[in-house]
Amino acid sequence: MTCRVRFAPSPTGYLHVGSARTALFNWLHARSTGGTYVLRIEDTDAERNRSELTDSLLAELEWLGLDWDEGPFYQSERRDRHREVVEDLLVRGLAYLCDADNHEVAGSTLVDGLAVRFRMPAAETVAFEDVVRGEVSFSSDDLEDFVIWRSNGSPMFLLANAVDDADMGITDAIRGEDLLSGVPKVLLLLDAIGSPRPTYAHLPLLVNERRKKLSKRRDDVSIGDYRARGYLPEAMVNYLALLGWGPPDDVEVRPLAEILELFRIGDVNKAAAFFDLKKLEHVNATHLRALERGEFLERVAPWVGDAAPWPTESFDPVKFSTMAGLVQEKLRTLGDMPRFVDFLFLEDPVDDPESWEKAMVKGVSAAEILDGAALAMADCPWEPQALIAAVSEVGESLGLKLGKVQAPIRVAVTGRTVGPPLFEAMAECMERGEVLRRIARARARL
RNA sequence: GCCCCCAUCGUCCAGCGGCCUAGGACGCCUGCCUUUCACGCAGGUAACACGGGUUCGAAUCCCGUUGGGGGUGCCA
Repeated sequence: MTCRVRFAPSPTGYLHVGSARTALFNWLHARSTGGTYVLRIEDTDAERNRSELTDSLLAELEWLGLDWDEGPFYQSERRDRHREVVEDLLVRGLAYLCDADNHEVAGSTLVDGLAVRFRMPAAETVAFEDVVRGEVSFSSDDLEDFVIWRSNGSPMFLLANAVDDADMGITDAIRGEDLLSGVPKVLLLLDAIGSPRPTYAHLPLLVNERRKKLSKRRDDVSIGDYRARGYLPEAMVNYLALLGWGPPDDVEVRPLAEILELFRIGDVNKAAAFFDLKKLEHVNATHLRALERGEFLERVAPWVGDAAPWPTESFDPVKFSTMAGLVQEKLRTLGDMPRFVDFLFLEDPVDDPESWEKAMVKGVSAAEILDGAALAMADCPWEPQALIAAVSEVGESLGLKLGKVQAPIRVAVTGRTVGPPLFEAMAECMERGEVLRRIARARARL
């Protein structure tokens, strides 16, 4: 039998990294087993029933490449069906009306202003086999009668969730562990309406450095923010797959298509996983480096366009693409690009105090180096090897190796100690006059 | 409080009773390469929470302790 899974987010206006991981695992499970992946928006709460809140959610899922087969279905549009189930439960005495003080009110039909609670059976053990956790069981005695229908005439999450899973023929419910303790209630509900129970798989939570569930207040949880900072969707999805799961061959950085081949929902871990930005950066940098030149240029384009820290009109795409090849392997995110090339498009290089301190103040013989370089570079051929030779000569006369001599020149020309290969950048993308002007400018500031 | 879940290097993942003197990755440190940074290469650092069992044999199974987390709404 082929499976049917669903990703059922509540619209919050953005896609949470934890939700993205859940969506990914559902997608992987469906795609690797030939199943069907359903998208359902759980917006039973009126507050969340606003289209702009779901638009970004869908856009981010698409960005990640997690396409769905059916939906999106909106829970808010299924209210009549939910009402029908609640009324049936009421008639059968499995649920009862209750007022704001939680007092039972007699009656077997819905009444405006009254909520409905599911009647918890006594002394019943509710057990199920979780695909990642094994057997989990609860006693109904520890559970309260819970609200399934609000006094304002809308269904509660647990009811809508159970009914929709049943109606949509969901066979595998894959979701976060924070929903684990709600399972017995859903199971009882499912039993009450005579629907088969789906198989559950509760994924370990994603936590922060303090081992707490990722929260939007303290942590960077929005997929959209990572996107804006220059993370690639393939890297994001790759890293997310590594939280709670690992490939059997230990090859961690790889395309989604390969992960799809190796993924087994039953291999997922039970323990919570720390969302490690350092590792995400590593995965991203690796994917970035693997991009072909043309592809890379297309992907960074947004970061060197209107949002870039230089006047749009001074941008030179030819210089940029020449330089891009030299810095592609140095980036961790696409967002790193501007600071590697800004010196080419700014009137004067940025003034990075730390770099200045390091190369001009603490560095040895900055003045002599700049003077010597200005002289040597004034008439040598304008090509990398000639520049290296000229500068090396200056260095020799001062007893310094190339690595040391280039530092003040780099800071004078680019503003920073970190950047693309200096001599290539100067020879291929800058005019002699401009380079000399910047060296003189820096010399004057010493 | 009550219920549920979890527990291998700082972090993520491997290990599913003997192949473990516990493996890989990120991070960190050292060296090499070197026009900075990065990449690459060669090394290094570092873990089975604790206590009882079961077994010829336990990181692997069971129980307890401790620690951590989640849930406990007319939110989802």
